[in-house]
Amino acid sequence: MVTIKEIAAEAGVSRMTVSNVVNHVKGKVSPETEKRIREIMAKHHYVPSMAARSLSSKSSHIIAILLPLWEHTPSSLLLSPYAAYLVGYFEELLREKDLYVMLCSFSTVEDVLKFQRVWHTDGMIQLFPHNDDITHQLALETESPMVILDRHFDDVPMLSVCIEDRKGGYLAAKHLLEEGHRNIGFAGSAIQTSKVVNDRYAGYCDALAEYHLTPCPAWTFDDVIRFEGGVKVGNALIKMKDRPTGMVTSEDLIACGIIQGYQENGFSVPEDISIVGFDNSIPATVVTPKLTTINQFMRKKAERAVAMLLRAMEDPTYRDDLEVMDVDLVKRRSVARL
Amino acid sequence: MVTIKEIAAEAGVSRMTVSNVVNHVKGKVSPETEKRIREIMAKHHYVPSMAARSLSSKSSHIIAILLPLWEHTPSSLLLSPYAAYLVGYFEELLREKDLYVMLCSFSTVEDVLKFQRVWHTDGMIQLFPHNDDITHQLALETESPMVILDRHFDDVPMLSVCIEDRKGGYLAAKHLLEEGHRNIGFAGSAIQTSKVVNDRYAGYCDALAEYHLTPCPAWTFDDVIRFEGGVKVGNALIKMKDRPTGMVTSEDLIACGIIQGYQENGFSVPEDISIVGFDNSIPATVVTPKLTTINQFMRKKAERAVAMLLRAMEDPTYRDDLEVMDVDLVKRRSVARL
DNA sequence: CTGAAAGCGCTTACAG
DNA sequence: CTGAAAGCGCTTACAG
Repeated sequence: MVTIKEIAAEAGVSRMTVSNVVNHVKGKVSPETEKRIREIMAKHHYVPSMAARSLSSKSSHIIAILLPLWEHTPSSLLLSPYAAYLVGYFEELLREKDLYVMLCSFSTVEDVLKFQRVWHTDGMIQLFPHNDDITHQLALETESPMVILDRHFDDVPMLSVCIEDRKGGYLAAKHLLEEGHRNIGFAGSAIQTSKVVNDRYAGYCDALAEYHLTPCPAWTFDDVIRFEGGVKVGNALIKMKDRPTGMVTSEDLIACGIIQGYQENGFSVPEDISIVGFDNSIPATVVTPKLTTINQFMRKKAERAVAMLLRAMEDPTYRDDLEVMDVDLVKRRSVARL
Repeated sequence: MVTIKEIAAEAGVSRMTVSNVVNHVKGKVSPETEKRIREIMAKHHYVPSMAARSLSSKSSHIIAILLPLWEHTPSSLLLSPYAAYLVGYFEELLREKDLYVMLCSFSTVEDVLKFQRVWHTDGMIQLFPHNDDITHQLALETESPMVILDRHFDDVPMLSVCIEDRKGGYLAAKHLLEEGHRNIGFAGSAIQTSKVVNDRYAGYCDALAEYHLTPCPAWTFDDVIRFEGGVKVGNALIKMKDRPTGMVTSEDLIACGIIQGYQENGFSVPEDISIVGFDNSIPATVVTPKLTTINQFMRKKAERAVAMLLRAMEDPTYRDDLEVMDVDLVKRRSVARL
């Protein structure tokens, strides 16, 4: 390994001068000296050691992607297409800024704080905040700037990028209503405990209310676990005497499951039931019929989160902000006109 | 930040003694001293700084997951369900061993070598080796132990975990043949350039040969890009006078696309065409009809790769090995008996 | 524009 | 079982 010392020796300058070249410090090194040093660095394939750098400076250049461990998928969050997209975008966007991505799954606040201290992370981005207590405490105790996706509390300073979940739920139900549906159910992964899902549900209720309808408890499914949960919902629905003609869901995979549940029993979608998904992820376009769904702009969301994080890394006073991204309805083939 | 120095001072011992406790060095510290030190560490939430550690020792505890940048999906590999699974498993498995996961997308060999030097990585795992020249050179020049998935060369020492691709292609075609199909096509993402796809294709040819059949050029689709590419294949097939009754594919998403291409033109699967996927990923179970596909044991594959890497990290002489994982056929609903 | 000194928080290698 | 010395490869904070 070539070190800064050897580069300095060969160039006949001090280590500081090399350091200034490496770090692009303006007006510190004459152009000729810089050119000479750069050539020597290139010749030896010199790269600065991040370990040394991060030890002596405050900055590690490490951004941790915080992945909460769920009960249902202890293996990993990456099993969700939503997470995979985002992590991919983050890696790309952060790389451009000379920042490095570490994955950090965690169960407790202490896990995260420990990770921060161990690596001296420059920043963190949390996906899927699933537990309000933990998120709350994290926002309070974090030492690195942290951006949280899909959750915000007003009573504590925190940086969040959310989407219009309520509007999403509203648009989904409204679309069904406009297509003539009046018996509309809802299937979500955690209406009680997840703010995101709860908001989507609330939006669904808003739309029903506009038509002077109230949600039917029998058609409201809570704690629906991903695709398999959706299949169960589908199986349950077809056994009912009174069936809804439309379903709003909190997640594309749940919608896909319901479709599956219908089809494997000889029913058809959207003939026997109309379904709206949420997220507009890959499964939404792979399933037959293609899913009418609520689209969120993943790429843009990732960009906003990174921009927010970079600003927070520059400006220590920037620690409280909320950005809410828009959503829209994507019409495909899983909804029929009544 | 509490440092080892302060812990040592409070415990009335040298820094070395604390270091030995942290690193679980056996027989170096008396049980009482260790207990006292542990309590003090816990009290102060002391964690060793990885930067300092990695600077003074040789080991950074960082494992890089190498993600080649493709032309077609420059954003990220994580868009593939296959990659998402694996990365999730790796994070989980490595975490247990006190190793940390960094994501490293790259285009050139130099990108990877630079990353190695910058972070002094303890190991690397490469997903989707897509370019033989690069993989070759990487195997030769890497300074950290490296495990490569789905590619192996015999002429250079390298550690690889592959699957029985040829057998997979064979099983897929054989199944169609046994169901009475004789006109069977193949759609793959890169028959020419990807060894994996080429092997799957070769296996398909093997099966045909057993029945004294030869592949039909008109039904052989190369460079099929993911789902959208599959749709195009479907659209192309239905326009043909002579259509195959079965298709073997190199990837579930391609199979899903073909299904889509048929269905959106009023054709049905498997009535109008039987299709076999590859990988047994999430889309395979979400699509209608559910895909008959070649299953590879992802979790096990991840475990084998990690085991191989850990061994290589312990044993500097262990630098050449190949493990080939089995595959099997999963029968679902996308294949009809003729 | 350039440099000498001190230090970041650990571990290695050695001595006792 | 414990410790004092030197060093890992950088940067900070100064001085010139």
